[in-house]
Amino acid sequence: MVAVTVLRPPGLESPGLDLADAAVASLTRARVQVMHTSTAERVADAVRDEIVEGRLRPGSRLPEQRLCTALGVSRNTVREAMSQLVTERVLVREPHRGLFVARPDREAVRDVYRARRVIEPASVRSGEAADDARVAAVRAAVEEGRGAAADERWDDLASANQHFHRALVALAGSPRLDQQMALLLAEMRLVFHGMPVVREFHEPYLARNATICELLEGGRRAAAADAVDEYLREAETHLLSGYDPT
Amino acid sequence: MVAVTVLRPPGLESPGLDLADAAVASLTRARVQVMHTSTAERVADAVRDEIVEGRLRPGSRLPEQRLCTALGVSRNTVREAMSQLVTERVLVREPHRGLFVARPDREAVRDVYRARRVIEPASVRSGEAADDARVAAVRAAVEEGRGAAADERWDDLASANQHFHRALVALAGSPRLDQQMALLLAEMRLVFHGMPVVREFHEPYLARNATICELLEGGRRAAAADAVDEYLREAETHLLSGYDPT
DNA sequence: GATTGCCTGATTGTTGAGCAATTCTTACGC
DNA sequence: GCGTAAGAATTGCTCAACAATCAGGCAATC
Repeated sequence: MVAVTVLRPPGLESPGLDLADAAVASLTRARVQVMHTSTAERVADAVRDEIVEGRLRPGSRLPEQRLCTALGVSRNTVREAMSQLVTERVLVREPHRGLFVARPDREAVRDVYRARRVIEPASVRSGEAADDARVAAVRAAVEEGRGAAADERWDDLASANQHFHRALVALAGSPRLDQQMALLLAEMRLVFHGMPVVREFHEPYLARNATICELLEGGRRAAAADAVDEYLREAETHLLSGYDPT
Repeated sequence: MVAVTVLRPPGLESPGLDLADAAVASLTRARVQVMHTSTAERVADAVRDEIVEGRLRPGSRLPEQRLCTALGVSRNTVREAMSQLVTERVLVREPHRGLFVARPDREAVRDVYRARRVIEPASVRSGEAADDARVAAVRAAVEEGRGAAADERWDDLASANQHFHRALVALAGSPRLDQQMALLLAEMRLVFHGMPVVREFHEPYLARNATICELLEGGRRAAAADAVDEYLREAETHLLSGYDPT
């Protein structure tokens, strides 16, 4: 029988790779599946979801006690989860006053776009991990948006647009950048939810997405990067022209 | 007598500015001074400082109880603070096993450099906020490094190098990017502290820093950005060649 | 009439104790 | 030597409590 007695103490990687090591390596990859997510994490996920999906409006107050009863967890756990969301800029904590769903002001919007104009074009330009699969993800986001627009599902169009920009950053192949981009996009969703009318806001950008995607598929990354930069500049002014959170 | 009867309810800015309003406006600027920092925040700052200054080695275990007695705060507060440091990637939490000072592996180093190669050159290239003061900050970091190297204060040289790169990103004028860069640099410090010998590691980059700074001062941002990219590529291979966290 | 001072109620910041679940340790039996 | 079972230690989470702080109302004051 095959010896499986080589399970080493965790946290130590082996210098040589034999079959057993390959087996445990494949298991470590599956660990994320079994990983027991902490209660605080699940609470944070639940509240974050309510917010980015727009069921909790920017500016809303979130009393800790109410969250406890609503979610069935203790106040300490709620506090731990909410602190997480505060660092993600999804919530704002005012000392001794409470937690509020973040309501980004115009300066916040400008700064998010400043950051995006650094990260997105540079990710496209360098494209260190721009393999076929990642370019295909960009294409998929474009088609997803086309379908949503055709059916006039404007919320789905907004989501597709976010997938598009996430796919652009993914071309750099950096999990850390991906995570940062996810934060910026979550903040953008807050901005959209604070606007009276979103609806067809994203529609005019469909054609641009397609153009950028085609440039990418043609391997013209520099041109694509320039197009992304221009895109972001216009989107910022377009958005700011109709954004005024009271 | 001058009427001082115009003090409006807080949170509303007045259209007209008279003397009383000017007085209270000057006070709002001082508000940051009275801001009360929470205990958890101070605990997180203290532990983070211990770690990035190298007094706590990567891989060290941090039992919660010991932190409580050492810092004189309750376990709940410690947990809240440590969760913050986990999201900053300064600590790693292994479920039911405990907290450990993060020990970045080689893949982590590669990813940090991937992210830096996106953010830093792009910040320099666009330089949306590259005013005199921000360029002067770059110059200051170069001189700081020169002084440290001249006196063979290697730790200070490492700090100066971090200031240099932070100043480069600051040229983009985005607080969100600055914060992200601070996280990446904190992770870099962990890498350095996990190495047996740092000492003169940063020394060869002094001349490069100076060159980049001169390009910036001459307004040649594109050339400076290219130099930064090349810098980061070489630094990564240089660092990885001698980095093997057990 | 507007401002101040003070009181009340509600919420937050922080503490302490405690329990179940899990991991680590150690000693035991084979 | 090897696997195993009991025991110790630590974490994840809950509950209850208290001081500090904030919001709002109401009377006293200039």
